[in-house]
Amino acid sequence: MELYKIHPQHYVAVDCVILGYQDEEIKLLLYPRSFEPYKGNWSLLGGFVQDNESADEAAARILKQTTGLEQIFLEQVASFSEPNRDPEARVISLAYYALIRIDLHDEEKVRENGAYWISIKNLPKLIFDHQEMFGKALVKLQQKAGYSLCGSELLPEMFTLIQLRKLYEAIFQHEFDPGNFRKKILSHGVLEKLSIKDVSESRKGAFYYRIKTDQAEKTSKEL
Amino acid sequence: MELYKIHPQHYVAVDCVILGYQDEEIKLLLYPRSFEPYKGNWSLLGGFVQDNESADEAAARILKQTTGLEQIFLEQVASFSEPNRDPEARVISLAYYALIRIDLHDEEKVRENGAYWISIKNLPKLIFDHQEMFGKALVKLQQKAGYSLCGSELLPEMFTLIQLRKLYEAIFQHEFDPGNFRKKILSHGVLEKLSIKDVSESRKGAFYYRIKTDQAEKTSKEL
DNA sequence: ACAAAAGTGTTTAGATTACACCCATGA
DNA sequence: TCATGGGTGTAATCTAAACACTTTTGT
Repeated sequence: MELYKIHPQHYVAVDCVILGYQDEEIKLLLYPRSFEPYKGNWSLLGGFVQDNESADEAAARILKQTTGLEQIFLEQVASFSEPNRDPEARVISLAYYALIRIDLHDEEKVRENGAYWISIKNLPKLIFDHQEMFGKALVKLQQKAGYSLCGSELLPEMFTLIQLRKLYEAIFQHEFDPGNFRKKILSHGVLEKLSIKDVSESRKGAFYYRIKTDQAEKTSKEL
Repeated sequence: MELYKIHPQHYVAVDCVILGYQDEEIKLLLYPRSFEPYKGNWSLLGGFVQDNESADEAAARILKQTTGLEQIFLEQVASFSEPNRDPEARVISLAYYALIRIDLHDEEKVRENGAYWISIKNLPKLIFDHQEMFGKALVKLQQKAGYSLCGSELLPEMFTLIQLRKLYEAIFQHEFDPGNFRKKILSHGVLEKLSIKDVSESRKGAFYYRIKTDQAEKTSKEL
C-alpha cells in the first residue's frame, strides 16, 4: 500500500455497446445523456466500476439495469484512456459489447432510462469516443460471427435459415448467396431441423431450425 | 465533478507482454518482482498509469524504460479487474503486448531492471494473473501473424524465407511445409528478393528478402 | 561426385463461387 | 396454373496439403 500510494487513482467506467437484431437490422441501445457535460447528447449505456466488483461484473450490472437481462453474451472490446476524453474529469473507460435478444428485453427498463434502439445504419453522433467503441465492437461481432453461430444470442430459439441469413447480412452489411449460405451453415452440423414451418413469409413455408443443444457451444464455422 | 465524486477511484496499471525472437524461440521479458507482495516472483514489466498519460503512453513509457526502444509495435490485450487480483490493493490492470527486435534492444537497461529473456516454451510461474495475460497475448500474436507479416517487428530488416518460417514455427508451435510456406508468403507479393545470400546456414546459400517499403503496411495474408 | 540445404513443380483433395434449376403452395 | 419464395444440384474456380524432384556449392 505504501508503495502504491505514490501513484494516482482514476475513475474507471464501463461503457456497453448493447446490440440487438430487429426488423432485419442490427440495433444499438443509446440514450440521451442525463447529466453534464454533454447532457442530452447520445451516449452508450455506462457506469462506474465500484470497489467490490470487477469490470465484467459492472458491465453485467449495467446491462441488467438497462435491459433487465442477465447471463447474456458480454465481452471486452478495448480500453479508452486518453486523459481528456471526458472533459469533466479523468475517466478511464473499459468498453464492452453485449448481444441480446430484443424480443426478451424489458421495455419498461429501457423506457425508464430514456433509451432507444437505433439502427446502426443510421447512427447519430455520439459523445466522447463512443463512436469508436461502437466501431470496434462491430468488428468484434463480425469476427465472432465468422467462427461461431450468432443465432443463439440474437435470434429466438427457432429460426429459419432465411432469417439467419438476413441476420448475417445485417452484421456484415452485404448480401450472401442464399444457396451457398444455407449449405455452409448446414455443413457444420450444429443446426437441427424442426418439423415446424414458418408460413408467415411465403406460401411454401420455411422450416425452422434450432441449435443442437448438446453441442451448442462447440460451434465452429467461417463465412 | 460533483456527479462523479460519489464513485470510487482505482489504481490503474499497465502490464506489458514484451515478446522477442532469438535462437528460433519466442522469448518473453520477465523480471523478479522487486517489492512486496510476491517480491522475488516472476512478473511482467509493468507500472502505473499517471495523470498526464494515456494507458498506451504508459505502456510505451515502460517499454522504453526497460528496453530502450521507442515506436515499436504495441497493442492492447485485455483488461484485468478482479477486485482481489493484487492482494496489496485494488489495481485494475490493462495488459499490452509488444513485439520487439531483441537484436536492437538495450541490454544495459534490461540488466538494470534485473530482467531476463525467457523462452515461452519454458516459462516459470508468474504472479497474479500474468500467466493469463501472456496467454491472451500469444493468441493475439498468432492472429496478427495470420493476417500480416510479423517479420518486420521480430526479425532484422533482411531475412531469408527459412528464417521467416522458423519464426512462424516458433509463433504457432508447429512446423510448416517448407515449399508450401515459401509459396504462400511469396504469393502475397509483399516481399522483395535481394541479390545477397545468407551463406551461414548452407553451401548453396539462401537469398535474403525484405518487406517492400512502399506497401509495408498493407500486407495481408493468412496461414 | 556427393551430401545437404535451397528452391521448384505436380498431384490431389477440399472449399468457394456463381448460377441454373426444381419444389410446394395459396390465390 | 402461375407467381413466389424455399430449397437443391452442378460446373468452374481457387486454395491448401503432401510430397517428389531439381538446383547449387563446398568439400
